Amino acid sequence: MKKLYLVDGSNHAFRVFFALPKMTANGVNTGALLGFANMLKKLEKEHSPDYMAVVFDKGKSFRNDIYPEYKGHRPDMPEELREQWPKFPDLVRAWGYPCLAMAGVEADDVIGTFAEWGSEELEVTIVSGDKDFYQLIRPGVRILDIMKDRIIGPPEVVEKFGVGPESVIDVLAMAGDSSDNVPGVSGIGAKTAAKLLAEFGTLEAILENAPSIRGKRGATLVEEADIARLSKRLVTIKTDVEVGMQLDELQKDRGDAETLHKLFVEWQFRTHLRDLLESGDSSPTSGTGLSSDGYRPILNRTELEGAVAGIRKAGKVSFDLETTSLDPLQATIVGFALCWEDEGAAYVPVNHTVDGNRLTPQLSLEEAMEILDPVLNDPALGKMGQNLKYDIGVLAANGYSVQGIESDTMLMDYLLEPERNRHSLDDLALRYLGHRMVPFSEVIATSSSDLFSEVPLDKAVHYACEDAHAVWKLHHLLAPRIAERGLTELYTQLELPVAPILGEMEREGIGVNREELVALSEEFGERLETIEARIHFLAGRPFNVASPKELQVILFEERGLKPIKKTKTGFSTDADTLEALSAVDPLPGQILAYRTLAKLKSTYADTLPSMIHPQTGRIHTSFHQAVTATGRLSSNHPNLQNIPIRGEDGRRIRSCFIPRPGNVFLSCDYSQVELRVLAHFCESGPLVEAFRENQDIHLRTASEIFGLPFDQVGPDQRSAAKAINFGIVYGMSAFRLSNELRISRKQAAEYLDSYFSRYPQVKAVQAAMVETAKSKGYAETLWGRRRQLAGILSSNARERAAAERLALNTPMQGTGADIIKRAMILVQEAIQAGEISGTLLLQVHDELLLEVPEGHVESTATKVS
DNA sequence: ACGCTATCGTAC
DNA sequence: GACGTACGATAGCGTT
Repeated sequence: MKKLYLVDGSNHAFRVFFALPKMTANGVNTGALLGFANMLKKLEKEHSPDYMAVVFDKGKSFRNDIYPEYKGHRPDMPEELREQWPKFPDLVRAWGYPCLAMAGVEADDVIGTFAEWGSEELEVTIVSGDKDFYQLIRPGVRILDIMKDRIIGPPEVVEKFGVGPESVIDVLAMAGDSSDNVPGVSGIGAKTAAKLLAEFGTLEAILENAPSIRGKRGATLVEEADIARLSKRLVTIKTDVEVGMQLDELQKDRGDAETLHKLFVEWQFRTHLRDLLESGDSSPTSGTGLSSDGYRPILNRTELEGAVAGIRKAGKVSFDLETTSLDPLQATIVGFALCWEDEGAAYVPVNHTVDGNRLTPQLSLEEAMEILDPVLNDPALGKMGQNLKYDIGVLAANGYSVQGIESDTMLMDYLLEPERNRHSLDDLALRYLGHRMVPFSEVIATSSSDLFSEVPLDKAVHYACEDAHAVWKLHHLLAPRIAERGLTELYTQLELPVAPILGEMEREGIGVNREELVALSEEFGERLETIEARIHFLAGRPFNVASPKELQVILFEERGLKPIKKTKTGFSTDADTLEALSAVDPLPGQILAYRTLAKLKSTYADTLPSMIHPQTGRIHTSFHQAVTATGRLSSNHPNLQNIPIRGEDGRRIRSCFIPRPGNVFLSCDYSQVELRVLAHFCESGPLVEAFRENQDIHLRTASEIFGLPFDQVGPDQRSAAKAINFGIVYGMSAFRLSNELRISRKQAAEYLDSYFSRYPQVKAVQAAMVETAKSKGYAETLWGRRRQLAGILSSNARERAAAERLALNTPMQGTGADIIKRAMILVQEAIQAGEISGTLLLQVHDELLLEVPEGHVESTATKVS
C-alpha cells in the first residue's frame, strides 16, 4: 500500500523554533528553518513517503466567526519566527513537495480532508504533535510525532484520553483546551469526561441526561450545555474542505534544486548543502560554485613566466602550497597553486613523483622559486591564502620569505564569525560559495602512498587549483563584508601581521630538560603508588581511583558521605566537593592529592618528552588564531598556555623549560589587563585612579568596599576584594562569590552592593555593555572585534543571563587579546629593527615569553615594557 | 578498534 | 543552575 504523509507545517515551525537554539546567518534568523529542513530530511529518510503535502495555517478561520475568542490567549508570534514564516513554503516547494495554506480554515481541516480522501486506498500518516488530530485516527490513519519518534494509534489514544479515537472530540469538547482557548465545561477535565463517556456513550447523551446527574456536576452540565456544543464545533476537524486539488497532486516533484541551493547558501545550511551536492541534483558548477574548467598545470619556465606576467597585471595572487607534511619543519614543497583571476587557476608541480621516481617534465623548486620569489617578495603584489601561517612557515623553513600579505580567508571568516568552530577552506567554500571541495582524503586515496607527491598529476592539479581558486573567490566575497563591519583595521593591522609571528614562534620552539621530566614522571609515579595504596586501605578495598563513577560508590554509598552537588549523571566528586568532605573523612584528602599528582604526571611529565621534535630537540607548540570566541589565541600539541605554576610540584614541571645556553627567559606580563580595560571604559572613578596611581588594585578595592585605609585592610579582606575583581571580569553572581569566599549568599550580596556603590562607573559601563549587546545583537571590543550573542534577547532567563555575562566579559577579554596582539607586533618589529635582542617564544594571554641573550635582559625588559 | 560524551583539572 | 576563555587526560559507553 502506498503511503501518504500530511505534515502540519505550522505545528512544526513552532516546535522546531522553540526546540532549537536561535541561529542566524548574516544577521537573519534561520533556526526554525533549519529545524524544519532537518525534519523534512528525516521524514524522507526514515519514512520514504509516496505522497506528501505540507499544510500551514493562514490567518483566522471560521472558528473565529463562531467564537471570536478562539485561540485568543495566544501570545503573538515571536519576532524571530515571524521573520522566518514566509520562507517555509519557499523551502518546502523548492524541496519538491506541495505546500498549502487556505484562508478560512485551519491546517487541521485541510489535513483532515486529505486524510478522509486517502484513508480508503492509502496508508495515511498525519505528522503533527497536536493531540486534536487524535480524533482522526482509525484503520488506515495514524499520527506520527516525528520530533519524539512516536507513532500514535488507538492504544496510545486510550492511554492519553481514556477513550478511543471516536470519542476524542467529545472529550475535548468537555475538557476544553486552554492553549486554543476552547472553553469546555467548567470543572471537567479529560479524566472526568472519559468517565462520563464510559457511562453515557456520547456527549449528546451526557447532555440529555445531565438533569439526572447528581451534584454540582449535573447542574454545570445543564447550565453549560450550549458551551459544550460550541466547544465541540470548535474542536471538530472538518473533513470536507474544498481544497481544489486532487489526491494524486500530493506528490514530490523534481523540486527546484537551484532555488534550494540558493536558499541553503543564504541560510548557511552546510549539511543540507552537502546532501544536495552529493545527490547530484544540482550541478556543482551551478550558482556561485567553482568551475574547474580553467585549472591547468605549469610545467616549464615559459608557462610560469606567463603566469607571473598575469599576476603582475592582476596586482594580486592567491597561493597555496602542496607539501608532504603538516609540520613546516618536516614538509617538502611538492607544488604551488596560483590563482589571479576569477576563473581558472594554475598548479606548478616541483616535487611530484610516480612510484618514487621524479615526474618529468616539471620544474625544480629552485627553478620555480627563481621566477616566483620576486612575486612573493614584491610588497606591491598582494598575496592571499587560507591559513597563510602555514604556507609562509613552510617557505621560511626552506629559506624563502614572503612580503605583501594582503589576505587570509581563514582570518576573515574568524573576524566575521568568531563563535564558529570551523573556518576550514572546505567549510568556507560550502558556506559562502555553496561549493563542495574535493576532500584531501579523497585525493590522497588516489595515490599509492599517503604523500601528496604521489598523487596523479591531473588529480593534484584539480585539488590544488581548487584551493587557490576558492581563496581568490572568497577573498573578493569577504573583503567587502570585513569593510562593512568596520573590521578592516583589526584585520590588516592586527590579525594579518600576527599570523607570521605565530609561525616564527612555533618554528622557534622552546627548550625542555627531557631527563628532568622523565625523572619527575618516575617520582610522581612512585608517590602515586603510595597514595593509591593508602586510598585502597582507607576504602577497605581496591578500586580505580581515577574513575569518578567508582569513587561515587565508595564515597557516597560505602562511606555514607553526604553528596554536595550533582552532575548530569550522578554526584560530583570534584575538588570543591572533596575538599569539603575532607573535614569529616580522611579519604577525600588523599583523593585530592592523588588527582593533583596524576594530572601533573599524565598531562605534563609523561607527555612533554614525547613532544620534543626529533630534528630540533625543542618543543614546538601550535598557536591557533581562529579558535576562541573572544579573540584570544589558543595553543595545542602541546598546550603551552596551561603549564602549571601553582603548587610546589606544578612549579617543578614549569622549571623543566629551559633557555638556550647563554640565554635567559624574559617574561613580560600585563598586570590585570582586563580590569585596566574596564577602567578605560569607565573613564573616571576609583578604578581609573587606582591604575593611574599604580596602586595594588585588590588592596584599593578592599579599601573601598570595607571603607578602610590601606594599612588597615586585612589579608582576608584583600582576597575577598580580589575574588570580586575576578568576578567583575566574568559577570559573577552573588551565589558564586559566596561559594568562592565561603561566606553566606547574603554577605556576598552585601559585598557586591558595596562594590557597586563605590564603583558607580563600573555599574554604568556594565549596564551600557548589556544594552549595546541587546540593541545590536553582539558584543564588541575597543577595536570593534565582534561576537554575536544569540541568546541576548532570549525569553529563557537562564540563556539570557548567560548571554549577558558574555556581553560583559567579551569586551574585556577581547580587548585584552587585541592589546597583547598589538604588543606582539611591536615587539617583533623592535627585534627586527635591532632595537632589542631576543626571540619571542610564547604568548600566554597576558604574557609574552622571550628568550634573551644574557646581558641584554635589562635593556630588552625596559624596552618591551 | 574507534569515536563520542562526561567529568575533571590545568592555565589566564 | 549559579564565572569568562581555552586544551587534554581518563573513563565509559555506543558504533563499526
